[in-house]
Amino acid sequence: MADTATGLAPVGRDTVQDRVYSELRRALIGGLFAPGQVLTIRQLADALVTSTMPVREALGRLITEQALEMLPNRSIRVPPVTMDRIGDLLRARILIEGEAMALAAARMTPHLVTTIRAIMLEWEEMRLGGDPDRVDREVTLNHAFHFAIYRACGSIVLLPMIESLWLQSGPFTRAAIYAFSEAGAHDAARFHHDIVQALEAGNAEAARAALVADISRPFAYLKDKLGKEAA
Amino acid sequence: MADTATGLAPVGRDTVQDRVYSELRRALIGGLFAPGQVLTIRQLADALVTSTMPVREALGRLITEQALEMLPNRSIRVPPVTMDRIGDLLRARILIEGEAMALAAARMTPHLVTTIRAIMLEWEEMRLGGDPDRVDREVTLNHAFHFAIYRACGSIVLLPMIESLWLQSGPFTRAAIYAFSEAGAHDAARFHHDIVQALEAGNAEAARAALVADISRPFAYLKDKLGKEAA
DNA sequence: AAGTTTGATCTGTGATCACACTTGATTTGA
DNA sequence: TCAAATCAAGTGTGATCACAGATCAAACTT
Repeated sequence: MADTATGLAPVGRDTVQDRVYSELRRALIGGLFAPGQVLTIRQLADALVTSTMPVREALGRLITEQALEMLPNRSIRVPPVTMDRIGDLLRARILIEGEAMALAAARMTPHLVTTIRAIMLEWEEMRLGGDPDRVDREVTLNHAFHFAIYRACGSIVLLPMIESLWLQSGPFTRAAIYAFSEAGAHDAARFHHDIVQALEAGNAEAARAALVADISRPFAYLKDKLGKEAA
Repeated sequence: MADTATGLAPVGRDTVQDRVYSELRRALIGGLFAPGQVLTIRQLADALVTSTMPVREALGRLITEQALEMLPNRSIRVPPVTMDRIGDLLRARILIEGEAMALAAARMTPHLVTTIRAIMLEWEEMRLGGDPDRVDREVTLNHAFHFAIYRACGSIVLLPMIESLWLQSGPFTRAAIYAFSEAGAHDAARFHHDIVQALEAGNAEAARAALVADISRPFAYLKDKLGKEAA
């Protein structure tokens, strides 16, 4: 084979369905869809410029991940925000992401710490420059930061579960990010610093505590906001 | 509306895809598919007497749940058993099912305890009579016992994750069930008794400990067996 | 004028077909 | 005899069509 000699990289074969799935995931995590919004297959197929087939299979997968839900009418929508669901999701995230964080702390290497710190610094740098699509990049970098850590936890079972949790949290944490981008950004930066510091020291419980503080922040805000609206 | 007056139950409209999905889940949890076995869409469609369409969508959903995996060839197979995967799965199950169990213990009612105990007793009764398809019913009742508890935990986020864990564990715990049905059945019965007793007392940590003992048993057996085969 | 019916339109579901790719046996060549 | 090329069967993927149920508004009936 001349492949290696010519330095050709494997091209891979990624299907339309995969691209649709990734795109919908990105939109969901980034909060591009509003809680309660109804999604139709044909409308999405038009928007993504494909046929209905890849879209319906991607939607089906997202439904099994609890990222979307199917109504009795067989309509598909992104799950609405409820007080119960907020508490439920936060508890699950603390349990599972906390464990992944603690596992990662025990398996840290200097090289990994460097990579993770680089993502954190990129996030801070971005925050200072007044990007027009700042929120989008904030979401992307926050995702990259956390998953660089989680991937190091050594569990291929926990990882997809965490992804499912992020898909479920995405639609209604965006509002919190908006609100906190002025006031609470310092908190976020501090918590991320705490996480990196704890990881570097190999202190699993400190890393877990810092993570809990980090992910509790937007949930607490949402809960508070929802409580005021109800009153 | 006369519906409520006549006592008519909602009939529901379940699709072919749902039935295929349920059937494949049942087969997976029951261990009807061997680890490493390759599944083809057309073959399953023939076996289930439908077209390929519902099968491929059901398989896609099972892949996102990690119950099946797709090879680079785009072939679909049930994941093979590896030492790493066994440990990874057990750790995740202890973490998540343990938490669900502890939550359920805090929310127990006498009525729920009665229901759960009834399932346990049915399991023991079945074990005494020499059913020909004893293993199948053992799997079914064990599943019913655990999920009657988990459903009481009050978390609609954790439940699908536990189902995913069972789907992943199913294919290679059947071997363990066979081996233990003579020797270790007493252990299983004892652990289930311990669980019910702890639930009745509302003792969350005792319930968690008994559960850990229960689900660790077949995994430890498998690990031991795999270790001997390697040597 | 209020309620009911009817009709058009839009929804997801499932079947069928065409296509590209993989795989394994067969045939061809040296 | 062995290796390479070739052919055939089988695979998942995606597009298109037909269909049943849901939805909503206009027309009709009372």
